[in-house]
Amino acid sequence: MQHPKITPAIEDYLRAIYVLGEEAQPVIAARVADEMGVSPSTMVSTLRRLQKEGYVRVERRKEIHLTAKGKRLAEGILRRHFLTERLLTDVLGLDWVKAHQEAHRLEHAISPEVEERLARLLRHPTTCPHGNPIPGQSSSSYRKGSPLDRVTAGREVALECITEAGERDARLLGFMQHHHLFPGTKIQVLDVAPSLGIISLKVGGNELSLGIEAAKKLRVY
Amino acid sequence: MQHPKITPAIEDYLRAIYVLGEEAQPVIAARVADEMGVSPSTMVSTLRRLQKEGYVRVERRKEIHLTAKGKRLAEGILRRHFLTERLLTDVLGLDWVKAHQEAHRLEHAISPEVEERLARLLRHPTTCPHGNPIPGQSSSSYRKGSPLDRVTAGREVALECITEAGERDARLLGFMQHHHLFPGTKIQVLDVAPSLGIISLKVGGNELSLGIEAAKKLRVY
DNA sequence: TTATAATCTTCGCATACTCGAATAAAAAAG
DNA sequence: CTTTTTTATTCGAGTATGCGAAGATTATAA
Repeated sequence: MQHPKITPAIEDYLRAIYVLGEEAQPVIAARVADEMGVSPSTMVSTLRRLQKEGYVRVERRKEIHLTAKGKRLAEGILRRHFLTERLLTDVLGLDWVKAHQEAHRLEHAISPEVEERLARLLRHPTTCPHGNPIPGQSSSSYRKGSPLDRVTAGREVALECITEAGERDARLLGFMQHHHLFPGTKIQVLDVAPSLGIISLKVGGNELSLGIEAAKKLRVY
Repeated sequence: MQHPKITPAIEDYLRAIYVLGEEAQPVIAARVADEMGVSPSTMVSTLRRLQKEGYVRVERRKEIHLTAKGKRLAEGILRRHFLTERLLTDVLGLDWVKAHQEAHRLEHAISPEVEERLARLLRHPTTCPHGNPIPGQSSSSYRKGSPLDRVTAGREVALECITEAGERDARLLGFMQHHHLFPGTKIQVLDVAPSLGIISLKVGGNELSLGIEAAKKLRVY
């Protein structure tokens, strides 16, 4: 242990790299850059710092991989993020969109002790309000559902989660909340038309349609 | 309104200036500097920024005064700080020392909406766990007690609060907690010996003594 | 394979925040 | 009114974080 002066910025980058890694596809600098909304040049220098501190390795084909250390950190941040979201929604009654945004700031200010007590207060939730599994201890027995855009028309499924990618999209989050699309909600898939870029659903008696890009950010089973 | 990009650092300085201002004595840069633990040169440049943004004015005799804008901000931070402390102690069960430290980080990440909901959840507390009045709305009808070092020997008093100055002193905070000296606790003042720099007290059957400097950081009535 | 698009890199620059050393100015003590 | 102490200031420096312009590289498509 040398000088672990972890800044909020570093935490944000690690988190971004981690969640991008979850969604398959090689993680390259350009992806992280738009995820974070920074310029390519910023990305280069940040990546240098990240490597120097031993958080990531850049491998053949410029793929960015978290080291064990980086991964440990990223999971901690995500865990605090999700616990904070639960606090904000379950205890303070914030809506999804705001909860996500606020948690994004609060997650950097939570110590291990508070994290611990938060988990206890919330009775050790296993997912965030959007259905994503909270990293850490007991979440190993977790099987992923499939992206909504892969479901065959006619099936009835239940919403598992709005992925991290979806959480970052405030409009999608707002849409989901507005239409009462919560984890567990039953969805009938009426039609999948990739050519049109649209999926038609029936939820609680109402029909609605969703862009294919949005559907990719939802998982069902 | 131009570009109010308020950073945590700026918030910390404003808060420091505000609380120093509460304890009488003119607020000069040197005071703020040791309060914040920064060098004099840092203080000069920070003060320049603070002035440029219209948060403070430096008046004759180098006295630092918050502008209306600066004061408004400082009170908001303090309010969030105290509400966070209450959350940490009352809901999460942290001890005083930790609650203060954690709140110091969390206070920068709390939005007006969360502040609002926090206040409601905690049923609009009027003081922080250490007895200090929470700035904002209803706290106008508040009368200050006197510093413990001014009390005449023999009197019985009740602890009103550990002032902000005291809150910053982790040892004092730990001492208070250890001896169950909470706001409201009855204290018998046995002896005040400024020459020795010591005050003798009796609290719940136990005698204990306190340095005069520490006593200044406590208020009673 | 060549043209096009995507990606990465370097360079110079800017701001926020911090330090220490040296010095100047002001206040307090004598 | 000096001397001493406290305060304030300037200067040069460094780290973290960000940008844009211009150029180099690599991947994809034609």
